[in-house]
Amino acid sequence: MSNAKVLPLLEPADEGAAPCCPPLTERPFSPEEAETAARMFKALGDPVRLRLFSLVASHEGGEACVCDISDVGVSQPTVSHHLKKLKEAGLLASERRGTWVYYRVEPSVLAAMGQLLTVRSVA
Amino acid sequence: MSNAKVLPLLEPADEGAAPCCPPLTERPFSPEEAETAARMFKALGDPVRLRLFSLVASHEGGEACVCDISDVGVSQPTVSHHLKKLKEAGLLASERRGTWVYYRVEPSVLAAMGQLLTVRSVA
DNA sequence: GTGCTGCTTCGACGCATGTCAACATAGACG
DNA sequence: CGTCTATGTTGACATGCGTCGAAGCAGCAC
Repeated sequence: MSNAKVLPLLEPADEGAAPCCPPLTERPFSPEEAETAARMFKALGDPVRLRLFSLVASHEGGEACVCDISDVGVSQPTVSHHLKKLKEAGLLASERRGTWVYYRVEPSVLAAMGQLLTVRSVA
Repeated sequence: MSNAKVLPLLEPADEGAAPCCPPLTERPFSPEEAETAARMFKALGDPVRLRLFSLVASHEGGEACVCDISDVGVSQPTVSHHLKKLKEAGLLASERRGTWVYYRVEPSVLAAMGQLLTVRSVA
């Protein structure tokens, strides 16, 4: 069934502006900021993980069952391994519904990473 | 001798908004798109490289001399190694001016990566 | 020229990571 | 209960990657 919440990516004012890091161009990153941000970039630094993330992010309703994503070229244990990595990095969230496990994109993630790459435009 | 084939990611012909990949949320990435985009993410997936990139990106004039960035906690050969990695990924460009070597951010990179993380806003 | 300084490259070490086959777990269905 | 399907976990392997010291190059100063 199709649920009505098909746009989980747009949180107008709920998320607290993603307290990760300032834009990369604003000031030199502190070691801690770099550690935090690098964890996210590293999680997306693998082609298989990037395809999995893109597959989940672009799937209908913002979530996808593992059964839907078995054709990325690696074995299923490897898929599970990568999904776990993405979850540990805070990029995905998983939920078991009966037989299947669904993964969805953590809403504030894209906004946070997008903010990282914001070009310092004139105010 | 300087060979010109050091930029496998960006075609310097046009540099019109970096035709790398669509937003991650738009459609599942193809293997090739994932390979290309993952290379950029992986380059920023190391804390030291992220600090170096941020240092260059936030430096005055958009460029920084290597002599300015010697306090990231690793030895200078390691700094040079990471800068080379960033250059190979198409994120930085280097230029020797006299005694010193200056690195600057490849302009279209931030825009390209920002586009990757664009949230599918209302049409 | 000789020396000095800044940066890169080389060689090597050790740790992290991607991958798979095999096994283990969770729920559904009889 | 038993069995089947769907995921996750474990162990092992090979490869990749970050790090350093030492050596090599490129300009500047003398």
